[in-house]
Amino acid sequence: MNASAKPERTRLSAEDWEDAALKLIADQGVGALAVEALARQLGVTKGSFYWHFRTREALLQAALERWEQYGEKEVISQIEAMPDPRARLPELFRRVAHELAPHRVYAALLKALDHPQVVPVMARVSQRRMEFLTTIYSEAGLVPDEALNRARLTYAAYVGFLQLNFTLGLPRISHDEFDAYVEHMIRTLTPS
Amino acid sequence: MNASAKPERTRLSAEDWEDAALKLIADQGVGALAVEALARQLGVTKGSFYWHFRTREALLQAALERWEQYGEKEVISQIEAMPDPRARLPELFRRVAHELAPHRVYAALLKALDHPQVVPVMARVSQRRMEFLTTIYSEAGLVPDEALNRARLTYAAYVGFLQLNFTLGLPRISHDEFDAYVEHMIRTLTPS
DNA sequence: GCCGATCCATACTCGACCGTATGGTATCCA
DNA sequence: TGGATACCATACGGTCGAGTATGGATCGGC
Repeated sequence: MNASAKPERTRLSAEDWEDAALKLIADQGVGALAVEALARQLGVTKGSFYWHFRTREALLQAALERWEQYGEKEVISQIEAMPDPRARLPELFRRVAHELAPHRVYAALLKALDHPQVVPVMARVSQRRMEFLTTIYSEAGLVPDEALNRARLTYAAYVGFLQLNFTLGLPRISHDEFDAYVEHMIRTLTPS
Repeated sequence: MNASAKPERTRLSAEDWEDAALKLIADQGVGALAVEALARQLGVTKGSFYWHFRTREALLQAALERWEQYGEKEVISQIEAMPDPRARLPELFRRVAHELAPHRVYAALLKALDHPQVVPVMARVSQRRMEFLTTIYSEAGLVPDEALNRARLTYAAYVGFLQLNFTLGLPRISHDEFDAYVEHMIRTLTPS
């Protein structure tokens, strides 16, 4: 889009590179993370990059750690603050379903699971989210085994949906149809 | 594994290259599909490759079409042959769950959804499978809307499971635990 | 207003991989 | 059995992107 149409005259920091890297990853995947391309996008050259980072690998590492930090703390804390445990699941589903941007990096990293650097990050993030889901299901009344398996199922459905509708463009589901799908999901995955 | 430990003295055909390509894709992903690497693995050189195929792109295309052909016809026809519609879903779930190999290429292609050549193939395959699931759910008693959404949910759970447990190595689930998960999945996704 | 540190540009090297050119060897068949 | 065809090796050219070397510009503190 904007090749070099940014009037930023300030000099760059490592964080600027990391943010740009995350944006590029979200847009075109980890494989598209090339330093010269990033430099062009930022309006500078490689010379700048190799002052801030020792290697391309280091940038990827820093960007991933930065992304992991940003985290999903707000959502988790807000859901946990809800008084009625049974009301948490539908609320969580609806919130997650109606945010698009936060899932774009996750979806991109999902496609880079062959890359050694992203595996541990994704393992940690996915594990944390699944544990959160498990406790929510427990508090909603499921016995531990059921809660764990239901959390696995729910999170798998989330991940699969990202792949099928985000990345792949299966018969582009409409907005109303999507809402109906979310409600159907709530009905079948939430303990009655 | 077997670098060049194959005593094959016969000459190669285009199908041999396609099969080797699919095996390599299943093992290391589409990105690892390089002609010189493949040639080494087959015990020949590039000279052979460029006699059978005009370009690397052509090989990938042929391999994808070959994979799409192999298909899942056996499973589908066998499931459709079952007399009791309500018994089809559990059987389908259990069969799919206990085969590993057939899903490896699909899982690898899932991670290559940014590649223009694999998108249409995956779109067709996924679409066919989802339509199959939808009719099964219809025959099991769900009204059309419910059947479609349940199929979406089920297939998303399948795709997500591949990513989370196949590619990513989330806390390596045990065999018994996996069986319990499958049964849980049958209970919650199958119309009672 | 000078100087050291910070930030960036330019110009290279190097390796990986695609594709081409061309000649060699095996195989089949008239 | 000899030649056409199918299959393969060797060697080369070209591109793309990572990383290096080095000098220039800019900024902050004194």
